[in-house]
Amino acid sequence: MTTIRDVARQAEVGVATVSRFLNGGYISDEKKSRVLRAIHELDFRINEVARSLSTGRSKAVGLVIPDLNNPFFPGIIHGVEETCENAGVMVMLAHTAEREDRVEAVINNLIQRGVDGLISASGLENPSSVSVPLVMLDRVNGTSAVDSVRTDHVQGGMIATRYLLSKGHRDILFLSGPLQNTGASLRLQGYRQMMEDAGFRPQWIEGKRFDFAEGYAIALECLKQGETSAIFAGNDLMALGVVRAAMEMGLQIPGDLSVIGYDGIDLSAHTTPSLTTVAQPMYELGKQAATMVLFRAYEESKRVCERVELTPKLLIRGTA
Amino acid sequence: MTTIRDVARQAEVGVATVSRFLNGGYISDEKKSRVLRAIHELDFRINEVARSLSTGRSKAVGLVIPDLNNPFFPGIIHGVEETCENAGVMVMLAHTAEREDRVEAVINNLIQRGVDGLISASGLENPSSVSVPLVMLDRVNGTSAVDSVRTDHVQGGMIATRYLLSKGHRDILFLSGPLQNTGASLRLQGYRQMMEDAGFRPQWIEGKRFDFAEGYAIALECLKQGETSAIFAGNDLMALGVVRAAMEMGLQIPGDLSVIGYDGIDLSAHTTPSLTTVAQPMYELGKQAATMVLFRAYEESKRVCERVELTPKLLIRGTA
DNA sequence: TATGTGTGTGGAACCGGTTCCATATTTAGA
DNA sequence: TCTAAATATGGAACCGGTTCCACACACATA
Repeated sequence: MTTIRDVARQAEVGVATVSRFLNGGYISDEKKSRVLRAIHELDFRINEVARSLSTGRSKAVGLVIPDLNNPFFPGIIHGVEETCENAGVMVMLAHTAEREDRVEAVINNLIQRGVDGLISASGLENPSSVSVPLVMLDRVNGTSAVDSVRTDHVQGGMIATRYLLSKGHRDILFLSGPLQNTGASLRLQGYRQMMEDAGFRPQWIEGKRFDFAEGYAIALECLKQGETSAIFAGNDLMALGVVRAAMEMGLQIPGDLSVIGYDGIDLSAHTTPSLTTVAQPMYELGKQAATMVLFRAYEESKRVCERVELTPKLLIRGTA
Repeated sequence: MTTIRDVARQAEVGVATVSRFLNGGYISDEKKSRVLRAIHELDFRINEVARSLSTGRSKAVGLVIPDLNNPFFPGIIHGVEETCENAGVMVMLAHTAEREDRVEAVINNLIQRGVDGLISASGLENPSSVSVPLVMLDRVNGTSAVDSVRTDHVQGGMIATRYLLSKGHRDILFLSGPLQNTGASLRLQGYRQMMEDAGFRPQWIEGKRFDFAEGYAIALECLKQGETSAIFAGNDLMALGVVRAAMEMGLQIPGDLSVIGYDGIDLSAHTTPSLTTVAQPMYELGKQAATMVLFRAYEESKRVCERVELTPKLLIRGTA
């Protein structure tokens, strides 16, 4: 591996001059071209590890994702990456595979490897103990003062419920995801408030996971009783499970049963029938989170915690 | 930030002793416990950046993924991560968003940041110029001598075709993905060979992308002519597009048209009807690739290029 | 002529680890 | 009892960058 000392020797200048060439600073045109030539002749590539150690900055941020199987996340990742790429910052993607016990280890690992900031979509028990700028994405621990970006899930819950009510439904079941997930419990809150304001009885079941199988299993169970005319599912994957269960029971959608999902994943537009859903602005969520963490890491780390809430949007399609 | 020099001072030992405590080497029980105590008292965390610079190893490998929206990749990522985690190696995930021009930059970046090895599922124009151990995953550049892992796509193409033939189809259309993708062209090869051996005329259309919209658009187009009794799609997403198009045209599946996909993504089991497909062993692909790169990076980098091909498996479900 | 100020340059110290080497001290074997 | 090997320890050099500092020169100002 060639180092800046090799380059300095080849160009017959001091190492400080090479470093100034790389980073800016006083350097004459003559030496500039000698260094440039030496770099090409030796095929010099800067060692970012050494640079990080020396400067204490890595020009990299960590992005922690709980579950890559959930198509909700790629859109977010895309937003984070484009924003960081424009700022010349690398994204180190890590994923915790929904294992809560791994989150802390993964974050420590990223910090030990020198990231300048962190975005986490995985829940943390103690966010304030993290020693670099941190932005929580989607999953927000209600109590602690941490920068965060998420969709306004209360509003999202209300939008879905209002739409179903406007279609004349009154026996609306909310099939939530795990309620320890902040998003899920806020959607429940929006749903309850809307139902109560309208004078109907809210009714909900808590699913253990946010996936297809869970939606399918619970729907099979509770559609047997046959009181329900509409189901508001915790996310799109669960909604697809519900649709499948209903179809297998011979129910017409949306004739016998209306279904509405949440998230607005790409796939939901492509199923048959296509899924009516409340879409989160995924790319925007990622972009916002990245903008915030870059600001904290490189501009101003002043600790006045900021909470951003973006607005969800109803996508009217074929299931409600 | 506390350093090993702080720890050494606190424990009243030399820095070399602290380092030996961390990495193994001669150290007495007494000093061991003094160092351990000091580490806890000062909440010392090792700086991996400094360690990497000093040792020339980072205990990290890079994983380059072309497209996180394609559910084919999460299974692979999972296999890579579990294998690396067991070896105490971190995975740095980078994705190139299907932009060929970014691949080289992303890989250079990872190398400059000190990864000990690389797994790439994105195509490279010149794999042999990469200066760390490299394993190509799925996309294999036919000519150059590089370690690689992939599914036996010729066999995969034959399996799908043989199954459709066995069901009595003879007007089987192969709707391939982009043929510059090695996998796609190998599947075509398997398909052609099987059709010709059976004495039927192979017929194919090349899609520009491996996604739902492409499958949908092409199917709409060529189902109008109505010669085709079965379609073998380039991957599951395209197959779902085909199914959707056929349903919208009022065709019964599998009555009027049989469809078979490729990949075996989770989702394919959950659509209505569920998708008959040729499954790739995604977790195993990731596991194999990781095992190989770990071996090259930490055991034996001897350059006798190894090519592993895993066997695909037919999943008979509801569309054929 | 003396005194700045803006450019330009290179040596050496520093970032926080690892490891070589010199130097004990203990234990085993002849 | 003497020597060799195993065990234990700390100082200092090193990894490859950045940056402080000392120094040199040109030109402008008083």
